[in-house]
Amino acid sequence: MTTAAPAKPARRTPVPRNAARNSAESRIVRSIGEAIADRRLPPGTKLTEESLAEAFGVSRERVRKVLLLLAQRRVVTLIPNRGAFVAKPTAKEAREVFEARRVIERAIMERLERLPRPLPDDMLEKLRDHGALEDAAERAADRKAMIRLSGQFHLLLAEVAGNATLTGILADLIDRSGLAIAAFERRSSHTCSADDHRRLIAALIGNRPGEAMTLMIEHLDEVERQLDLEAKTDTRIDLKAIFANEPEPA
Amino acid sequence: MTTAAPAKPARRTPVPRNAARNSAESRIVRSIGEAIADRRLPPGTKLTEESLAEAFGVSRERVRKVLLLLAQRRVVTLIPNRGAFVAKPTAKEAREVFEARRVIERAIMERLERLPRPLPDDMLEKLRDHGALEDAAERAADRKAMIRLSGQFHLLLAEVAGNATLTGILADLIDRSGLAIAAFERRSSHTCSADDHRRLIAALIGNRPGEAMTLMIEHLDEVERQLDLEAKTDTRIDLKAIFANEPEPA
DNA sequence: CTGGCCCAGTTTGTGCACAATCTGGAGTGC
DNA sequence: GCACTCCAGATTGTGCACAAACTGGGCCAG
Repeated sequence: MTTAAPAKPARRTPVPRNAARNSAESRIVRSIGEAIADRRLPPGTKLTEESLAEAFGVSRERVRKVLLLLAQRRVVTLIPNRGAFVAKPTAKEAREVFEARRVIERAIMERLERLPRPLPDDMLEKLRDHGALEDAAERAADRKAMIRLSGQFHLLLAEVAGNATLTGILADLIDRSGLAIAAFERRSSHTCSADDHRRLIAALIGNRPGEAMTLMIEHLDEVERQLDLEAKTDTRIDLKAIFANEPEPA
Repeated sequence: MTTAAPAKPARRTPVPRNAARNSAESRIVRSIGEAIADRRLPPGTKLTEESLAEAFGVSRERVRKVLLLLAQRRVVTLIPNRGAFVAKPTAKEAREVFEARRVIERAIMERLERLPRPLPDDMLEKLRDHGALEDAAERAADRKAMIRLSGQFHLLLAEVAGNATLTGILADLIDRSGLAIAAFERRSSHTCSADDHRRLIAALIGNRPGEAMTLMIEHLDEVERQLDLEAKTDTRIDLKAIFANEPEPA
């Protein structure tokens, strides 16, 4: 399952051409990020360097670099001499992340309101295309696709709004809120309803930006409200993570 | 010059105790970050791995790790096979960063407004202490200290507001806006006036939160207004950096 | 039986050597 | 004289080997 061929020479991969170097790296980041987002890697999961290296067919150093990147984005927690774990946000952090999202996304909706009307065709097309994808995923009951598309929807709005810096910040927050949802969701909740997105798209396309703003705020509140932030999670890993994050008294 | 003693054993430093490992790393990050903030390392400066390794007395791998972290925070730009450079933001990016700061800091001021009054004593003390430090730096005409304290002031407000996630986001934005200021400041401008901060502290301590909000927004606008964002900067490095950032057509 | 200690195995951390790539300049043909 | 090619030096990228540290279980004393 790990390595298809028992022969070792496959391990020797001195990078024939370097064109794929940077993309291989970000490919792994995306791959792990998506696996975390759609719950294949639940919070607290140990991410052993060697296992990941085998899984992606790269060297351990590459994995180490990727883990450092993910740690910087707070998606994984790096504990010195212990290894990497899928981050397990505390209730406090979850609330903070959602508040930050409200702050950023409110700003994005304000930006969308200020865009010259009517919106350009390619923008409308992107929105409609995305809506179609979400509809399809919902009809197919493809939960993983729905989760991924839900995040992409918010990111798409940020891109359309045109501030790449805010978009980058939001990308991180979306990953982290996915983590928070994974850690605190109630049994049998439906996370991000595609219907909210549908109405939002309709409001934007129909030139009703004020309504879109209201919908977005209600949408984010609704997602957070579906979480059980009072639930006491398994504190064992939390304690270690917390103390490992601030090991320096100076 | 490279190694003080011609004898080789000094080079062998297998980390006697690991307690200082993580802190050494973040110490270098802070050190480089401050050097960039107070213009000792202007935008575009080449950061050779070996030079930094010598300067900080650590191995090249450690420096590489630090540069990766700084690159993630957009403070340095990493160009494949070319090396690391102090980031040189474009005018567009500078505007975006300042807009993002307005968004985040407006949210922080709203949070401060909602804090229960009167504010706790330790909070007031922190604000007063900081004000005293800024006054002292201004009297001493210590430009470097003023720049550093100015950033710390905004960060202090974020900490007091109590959302660590927003604080983390703002920390990055402050570093990047420092970079933007370094790249676009007009000759003979006074960056962040300590007087604005003084009035802000007074408004907060004096329980006039609405006034504080207004002051903050005006303050940020003023800082951005002092920049010459129309100036065409040297595009040679920009082109390379831009094309290196998005090398993947897929 | 309980608690502490120690040891073996596994995982992470780091220095190092070498490979790949880029830069700038000299050399050569048209 | 101009442009193109090629080479030497320097810098970055990567695999690898070994060292350090942690984990879990067995062992021994009380």
